[in-house]
Amino acid sequence: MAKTSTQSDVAQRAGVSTATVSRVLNGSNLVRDDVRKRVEEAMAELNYIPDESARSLATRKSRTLGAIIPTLNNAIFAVGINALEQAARERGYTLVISISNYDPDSELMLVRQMLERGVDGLMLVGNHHHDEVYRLLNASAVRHVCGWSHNNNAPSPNIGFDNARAMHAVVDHLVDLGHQKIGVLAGICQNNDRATLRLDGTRQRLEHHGLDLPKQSIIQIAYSIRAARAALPDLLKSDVSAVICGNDVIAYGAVFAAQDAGLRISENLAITGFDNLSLSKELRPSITTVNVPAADMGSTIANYLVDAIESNQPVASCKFETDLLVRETTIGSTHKMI
Amino acid sequence: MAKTSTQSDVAQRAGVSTATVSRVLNGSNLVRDDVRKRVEEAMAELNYIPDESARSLATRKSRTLGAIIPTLNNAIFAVGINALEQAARERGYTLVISISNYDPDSELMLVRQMLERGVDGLMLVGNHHHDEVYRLLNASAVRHVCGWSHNNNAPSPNIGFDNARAMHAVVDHLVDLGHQKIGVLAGICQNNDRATLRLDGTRQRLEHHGLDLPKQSIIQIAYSIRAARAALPDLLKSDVSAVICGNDVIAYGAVFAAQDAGLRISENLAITGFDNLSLSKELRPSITTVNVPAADMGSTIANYLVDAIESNQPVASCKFETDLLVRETTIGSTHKMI
DNA sequence: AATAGCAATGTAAGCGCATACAATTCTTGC
DNA sequence: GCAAGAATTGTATGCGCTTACATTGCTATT
Repeated sequence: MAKTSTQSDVAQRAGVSTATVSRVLNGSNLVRDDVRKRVEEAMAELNYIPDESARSLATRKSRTLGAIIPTLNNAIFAVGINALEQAARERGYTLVISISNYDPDSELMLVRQMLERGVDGLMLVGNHHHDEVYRLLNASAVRHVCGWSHNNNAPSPNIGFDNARAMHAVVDHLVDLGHQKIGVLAGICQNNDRATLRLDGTRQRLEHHGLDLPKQSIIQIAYSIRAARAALPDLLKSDVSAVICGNDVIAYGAVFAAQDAGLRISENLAITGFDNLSLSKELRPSITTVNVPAADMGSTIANYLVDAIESNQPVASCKFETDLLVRETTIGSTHKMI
Repeated sequence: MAKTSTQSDVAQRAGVSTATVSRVLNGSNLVRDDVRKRVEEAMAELNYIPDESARSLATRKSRTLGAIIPTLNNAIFAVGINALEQAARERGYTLVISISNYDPDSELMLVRQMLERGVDGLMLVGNHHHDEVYRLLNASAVRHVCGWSHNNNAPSPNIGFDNARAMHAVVDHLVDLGHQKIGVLAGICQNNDRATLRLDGTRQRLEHHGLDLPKQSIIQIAYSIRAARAALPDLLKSDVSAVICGNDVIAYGAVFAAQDAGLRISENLAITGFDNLSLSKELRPSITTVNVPAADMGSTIANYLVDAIESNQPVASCKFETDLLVRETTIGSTHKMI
């Protein structure tokens, strides 16, 4: 950390007390204009930079928000965090991030670090966390919220969407189109409530339509094109006419694999994604997918956290709606596909 | 911030002084084992969580790294930051990020905030910054490094690659294939030295081959598929046989636009990208592109920054090599394209 | 058995800031 | 021109921690 001038240097230079300097710094309105001006000049001349840690120690607030996410190598988290940071800063808060790599034990360690660091508010992703995480958070009085999921009986405030419910529209759409044998390329469900709920929601809705989802019609894979591309042939063995993918990246892999196999997409095989990445609209065939308001969610998380911190109340929950975007991978197109 | 137990609570409970508690906390080896154990028990019983801001204030170190990036909505930055965070944490440092939205004035404000916050090290992207940024940084003695670019006469240490030089291989490849009229879909160069250098490098290398790059063969656009798709037709008016794109996302847009126009990619129109996003290999046609070691760069930035902080020396620079990956958008393929 | 020498622990002084409270200066009404 | 009150500024304490230095307890050497 740099050796810089301190408040008392400024005070001395401006011929006032440190209290007055502090008041100028914090925009108190009980400083006479000429004095304020003098202090501000002294600050500028000395290149004075206030010390946040001293300030945090004195005020017991850090004006810092923490976010612990599984990865940034996923566009949806990256976009959400981008929006979260912007909104946080507009409110005068700084963002600290950490990556858990989808590991609950790592996440616990990170939560502890965030608490040490003294964040005023903390965001986690999803509702599946180590018990100790909940214990720590509840004991600490640091505001927290779980994003990307919404569940009325979640143990923590939620700002997100209903991952299970989101799949209903997808299933309904495919069933409407006459599909009876439907397979799933799910994300890896272990320790991931979003992936789990999407699979559960799919199964539930299929049952609601009187359709079965046999074990061999479900494959769990990493969120990567390569993994999806490799997995599709296995799924095709169970003779499905439609594949529901855990997200858009998986859907891309499925599309490429289907093309490799010489299938006509939507005619021979319908494919759906999740997230509505910007590519999904542009690709040919364009991807039928579920739109998720990642940026909105991110900024809402920041704003609700700050609201909660400043009003000294628990974070308000917020449910976002998702919507199905029907595109070429399910309803065919005029474009020729291999 | 939470009201938690303090070091002196622990000291009292364990029947020792706060100094001993502090020593246990910092792993000093001059505490007797039985005393250490007693203190650790007291910590656990009281759910003691050390206060980082007090610690920072006392030690004059924050064990925090800052990163100011243009956006997270770009996979390459997201991946780099992901790696940076992981490496930083392995070294015991926390990452604070801020988004500048490619705006130098915002960036200046963020640098100032980072300095207030007391980061021990700071990463910026590229070598184009507000003069005041350099002044502040040099005055502050906070270690800093500029990533994603490498230039021997840069005013700051650099950990990145030579954006201009990287284009030489692209141009050489296209010229080798016989292309004479080459167009460029560049990123927006204003305030972006990476985009500028890629364009400059392209022009230089074309000249080296005796080829001209007329104004109407260059279009600057945002890094988005949509913008690229919209811009390609304009470029085609100048009758180019190859298009060099500022990054892979732009290349995707160009590919889609070419397909829309009924062109045979690589035969009628060659296209190149930059970044080697994971999609680029999978897409048909696959994208000829420049591979950038984003994750390596991110972790190197973290490690070099921490090295510099802990050794009290300037950050060492590091030059990464890029390499051309020749794929279907330039050398044709057995796949049929529309 | 006395003591030098070291190991383990305690004491106390800040780190830079905010803020309660005290002291001072300025208004205003008369 | 004076007092009461408002406006402004100063004084001094403490936030929770680290650490230089002082002190105590122990071991080993003679």
